[in-house]
Amino acid sequence: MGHHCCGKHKVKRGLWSPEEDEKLIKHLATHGHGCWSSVPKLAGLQRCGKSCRLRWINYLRPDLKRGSFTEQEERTIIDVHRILGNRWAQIAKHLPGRTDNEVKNFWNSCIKKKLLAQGLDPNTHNLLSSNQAKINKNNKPINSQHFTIDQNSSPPKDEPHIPLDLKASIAAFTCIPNNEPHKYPLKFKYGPTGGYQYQNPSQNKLVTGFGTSCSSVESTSNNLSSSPSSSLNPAPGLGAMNVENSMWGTGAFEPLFGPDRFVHHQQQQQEMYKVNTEFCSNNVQNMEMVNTFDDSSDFDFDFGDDSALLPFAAVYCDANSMDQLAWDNC
DNA sequence: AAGCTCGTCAACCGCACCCCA
DNA sequence: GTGGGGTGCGGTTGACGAGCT
Repeated sequence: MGHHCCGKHKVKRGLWSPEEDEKLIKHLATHGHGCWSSVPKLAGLQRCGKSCRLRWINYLRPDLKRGSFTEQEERTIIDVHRILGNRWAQIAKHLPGRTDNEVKNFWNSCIKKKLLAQGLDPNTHNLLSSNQAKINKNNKPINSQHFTIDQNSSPPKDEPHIPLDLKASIAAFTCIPNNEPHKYPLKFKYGPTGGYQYQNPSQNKLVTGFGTSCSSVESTSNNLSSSPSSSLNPAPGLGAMNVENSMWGTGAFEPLFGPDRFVHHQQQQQEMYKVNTEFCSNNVQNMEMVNTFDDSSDFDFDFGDDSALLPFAAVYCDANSMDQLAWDNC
């Protein structure tokens, strides 16, 4: 019995022999693949077209890079996966010479375990937590928060200068619902492969600090090219901010500059919470608005046992293909 | 040495999408 | 508008080898 794509032709399955490989290579070298379904017949193979295509794409293509993944490739996979999820073909496009199948296998066999070992959920890249509040269009959150951003404040002296000569520089963030800051002291995740990452500013790479899917940021897109004043008008739980000139925000943006920042700015956070709490108590119903752009979208808000992942922040700072990728996929 | 477990990875399956008649 | 063929993609399977008991 043949495959559905091959009618009733009897086809061979399983591993390819060197002879079969040779036939396929020879045929494709002289004729190209054209219509894949006709390839097996023309190449003299007892395979279905689909199998030929797969063999060529995943194994025989001359431009394939063999061997194990480099650290750089691994980082790229994690970064892109954080944005795109399990879209292996899209991820593979960022890795010349690698196939979607290869990336997928590498993810499942290696990266997934590494993330889990770091306490990160491989699907969301968030910290794994025992308590999870799920918010969707059918479930109102208990409350919501609103961040205030001080665009005029400067970074502390001991923190690195981040070049912010940004083109379409946008910072978007979401935050978890929580009006009891004393109960949920701030906690951010850090690590080389997930969560908030500090990257060398001299490389002008600042894509970091994700806590939610990019789709969650979509509703902020109306603010993308607005002036700083108008862009500082985020919906409850979601916000967008123009960082065209310079920006030092509070809350969501601080992890970019190192884990100690919260120690330095605890007072600032308390003030922020005050505003947030007040805001939340009046705007619970507005949270639904955030969820209206996609019927299927869910919002996951994670709480640590004794702490909260306060902001789900995504900061995109120009000059990095990852930024573009993130926005392209919003 | 034999049997078992586990990890890796090539290959397959089924579905979705696109294009064209 | 619709149905069928071709293609692309993500999830899953299963063969195989390495390591352990």
